[in-house]
Amino acid sequence: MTTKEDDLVEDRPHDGLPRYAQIQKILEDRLAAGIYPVGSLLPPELELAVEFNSSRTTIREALRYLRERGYVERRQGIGTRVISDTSRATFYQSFGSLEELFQVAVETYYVVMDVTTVTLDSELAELVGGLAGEEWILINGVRWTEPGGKPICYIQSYVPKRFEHVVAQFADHQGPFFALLERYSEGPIEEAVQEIRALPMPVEFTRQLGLKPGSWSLQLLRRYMTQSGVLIASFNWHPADQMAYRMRIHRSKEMTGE
Amino acid sequence: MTTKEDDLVEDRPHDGLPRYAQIQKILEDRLAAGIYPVGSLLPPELELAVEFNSSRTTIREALRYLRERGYVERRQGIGTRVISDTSRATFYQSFGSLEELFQVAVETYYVVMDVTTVTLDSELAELVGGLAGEEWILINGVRWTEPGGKPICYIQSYVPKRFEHVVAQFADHQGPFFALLERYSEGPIEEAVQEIRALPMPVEFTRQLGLKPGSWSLQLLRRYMTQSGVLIASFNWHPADQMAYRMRIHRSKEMTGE
DNA sequence: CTATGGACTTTGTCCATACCTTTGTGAAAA
DNA sequence: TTTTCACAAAGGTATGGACAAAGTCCATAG
Repeated sequence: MTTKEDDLVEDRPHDGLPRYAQIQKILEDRLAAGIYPVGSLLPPELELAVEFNSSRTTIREALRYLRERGYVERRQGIGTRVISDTSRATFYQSFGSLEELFQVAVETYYVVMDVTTVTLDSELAELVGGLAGEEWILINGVRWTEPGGKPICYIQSYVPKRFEHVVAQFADHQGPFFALLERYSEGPIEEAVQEIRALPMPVEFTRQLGLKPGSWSLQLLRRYMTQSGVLIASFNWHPADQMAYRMRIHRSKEMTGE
Repeated sequence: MTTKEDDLVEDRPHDGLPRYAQIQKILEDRLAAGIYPVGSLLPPELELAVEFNSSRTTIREALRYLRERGYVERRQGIGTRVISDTSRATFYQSFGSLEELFQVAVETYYVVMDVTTVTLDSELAELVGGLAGEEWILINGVRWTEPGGKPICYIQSYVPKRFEHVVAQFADHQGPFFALLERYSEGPIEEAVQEIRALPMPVEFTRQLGLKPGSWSLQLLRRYMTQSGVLIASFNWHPADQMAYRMRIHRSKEMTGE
């Protein structure tokens, strides 16, 4: 019985489980106990590796599960941040890039999209971080229960006009979702606000846009986002989660009404 | 430009992506192209590692994504089996606890349920880990596209009789889904077996049952589950995903047919 | 004919290590 | 004051090896 064993066995029976699962459970317990409060950072991997007398690989495996369950969020250069103490997950949806967003649209048929141009009014400009009077691209997305089903939620995403070629580039080879849009575009979708999370992926995005990849501070990211709008549908800074931006989501009344 | 580079770039611009992502995309392409047909086994990890001139770790990372997307299923001692060629994603549903399951039933109207009592025959006893002749509670659940929609899948869940009060407790304040069940219970639901994932959430569950909250090893959890039945609808250990249990799901023909 | 026990294959787990990329910070330069 | 740069911290990617566990297959014993 080494110190490590004491750590793992302790007052609870973790026997028989692989190491990473034991560690995952311990961390999970700590989350539930409030030892790692929401918003705080977990100890870095190396530190945990020392504590649990395991390799970084094992720690990462444990943290992977915590992330997949929505407990924590990990960010290169920052750390592992607690985003939820229990499983009461908000409706999470991560789009890393325009490409990914379109990918979802095309592959799953769960999101149907339309692209138009709008002129920002003052309120909208404030919201998206643009200038009133500017022309932006508005991407309307609708999530469907199934290919022939009913709309569940409605997503609005804004992109500066200067990135039109990017939108067009991906919109070109789509096809299917436009057809779907055509079929179901009539009839207004009533609103009931919900929130959805979109995680920015600056690196992929810069690469995708052909910009020079470089270092991004959060400040820089925010400024770049509001000034140049590389991120889609990123409206408000979410203070509780340093890495997330809020999107406005409108849920169809048909979901609850009918 | 080494040989490896030729392998990866080929006719497709996968540059800039990490190695495992490139490999994942290539494998994904092969799945779409039918090179690895549904039901067949992918080459073993070591073989792929040689082919892509990478380490087994990298290959596993690529395969992990394929598994998470529902393309393949992995089993120790067998291999990596193709279970879906393109976007025909597996239907995943996580239920953390009885409460959560009922919550889904009541709030979303996606699951409609009925509770009866059955006597285990030998086969069933083997399946749920009980004794033949024992009386268990059978929960029949149906997932709907929407409140007035069509049934998608049919779920059977078994709980030992001794936990009847737990079931009753939640079944009491339901209402709507029983009404729905009544409306749609006639007419048999034809079967097309599908699998669904149920993640156990031991902490919430113990709390819910008034037991001492603590960590649960998977073995203990499984034993407790089969002997005491705290978890519903958890039948088989899913080796590919250490934290998941399989449920047996029967998909209605109406989904694909009609 | 059954079943029992190995040999073999394949994935699961775990380790130690190395280097890269991103991010934050602060000092230095403009 | 603002920008630029260097550095440290932390997670991301990748290698290579080792052993464990699970399943398949087959020869052999009963």
